[in-house]
Amino acid sequence: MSESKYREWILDTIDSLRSRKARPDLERICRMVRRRHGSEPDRTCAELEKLIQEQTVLKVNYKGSISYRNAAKVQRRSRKKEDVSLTAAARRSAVEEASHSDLSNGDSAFGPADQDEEDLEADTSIAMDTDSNADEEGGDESRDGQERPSPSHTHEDATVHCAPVRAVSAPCSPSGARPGPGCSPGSALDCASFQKAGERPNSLPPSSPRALAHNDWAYDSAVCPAERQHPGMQRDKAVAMKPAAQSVAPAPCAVNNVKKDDGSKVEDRSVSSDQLVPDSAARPQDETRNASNGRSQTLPLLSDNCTFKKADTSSLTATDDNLLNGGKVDDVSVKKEKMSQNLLQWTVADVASYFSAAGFPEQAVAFRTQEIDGKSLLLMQRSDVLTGLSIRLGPALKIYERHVKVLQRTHFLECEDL
DNA sequence: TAATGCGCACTAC
DNA sequence: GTAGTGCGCATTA
Repeated sequence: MSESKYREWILDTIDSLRSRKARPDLERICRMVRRRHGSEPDRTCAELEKLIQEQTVLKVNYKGSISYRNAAKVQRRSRKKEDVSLTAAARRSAVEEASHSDLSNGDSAFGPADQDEEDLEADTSIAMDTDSNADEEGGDESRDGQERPSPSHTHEDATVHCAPVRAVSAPCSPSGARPGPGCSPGSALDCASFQKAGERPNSLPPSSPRALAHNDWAYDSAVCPAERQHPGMQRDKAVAMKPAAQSVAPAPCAVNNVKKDDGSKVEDRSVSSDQLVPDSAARPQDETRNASNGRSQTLPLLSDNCTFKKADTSSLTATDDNLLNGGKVDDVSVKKEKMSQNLLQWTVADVASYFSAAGFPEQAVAFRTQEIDGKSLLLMQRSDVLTGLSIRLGPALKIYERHVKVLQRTHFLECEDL
């Protein structure tokens, strides 16, 4: 049921683990949720995965193991540097969001990295390290793990299992012989425990569509390059892209289907892929995405109204026409109008999805955090975007110039016509 | 036995 | 020096 409920549970759990100074890893999260709420690990994993896609939860590779972060509370640290320039904004946001939320992504790890490659770089670093030691993946809990799964770590073993998640949680394990795709509850643990055991899960292969899509894959890729190529990813992308390409045309909801559990939840996987996983691996794709269809493809993901998709695309196109549709200006304008109308109805989730889809997943979190819905978006001024969201200047400028401004302009032009 | 608390070392800034 | 993170061990339920 309520995903919101799960969201609370999971976020709570993550917070709880953090306060306890325990690594909020999949296993612990599942265990705690089960203990507290009786939820099946599988389900928890699935929900967690969704949250990751929504960027409500960030999956990070920290010290060689995977951890999950409450996106709202993360990101303050690493970003500080950059924030400096945006301090005011940061502060603001901080106040708002229970304080710790600075959208800026903090942990490098988390960094829902979007397009900022540089950051990624940094962010990635962590992951990379780990990755480099890919092996350790398994080592997870212990730092020793890094060197080698110390024998001692066998404990924890299992307990949690989650097939689905596995993909998510389980970063691939190069060698790991994992129960494969099946990873049913029983075998389960592996999924989670993989980390501990020191063996690495190679969950990837099974590549559950979703899982792959997200961070995981990215993460995975980092961890095990070999796997990274895995089809899953490509597939996802392909999927996403197609629609995108067609987005202009009639193929609106297709993408959504992929991931829409509920309206609110829709998130594009494409985004997810970058999300946390700053991997270098991921990066290229991002770039690709952005460069070419990126936007168009992603945009279509918008939740509820299929119209958005088109609209969005169009909006983008307005700015980047050249890139996208060589000549469907007319259509575009029409769509734009639709879009703008809808804009007033966009929910916070829609807005966040829009920006995620537009290639700014990290910044999308900021919009979500600041509870920017369609109406708010229309009211946003340049300064709001540049400093009020606590996001980096570069992306902020792009967001404002290419999206916010375009959306507003379109909307108001339309109003005038009316 | 599992859950929790927390000192301490690491790391990044 | 500050702050986030989480391992590892002690304590508690």
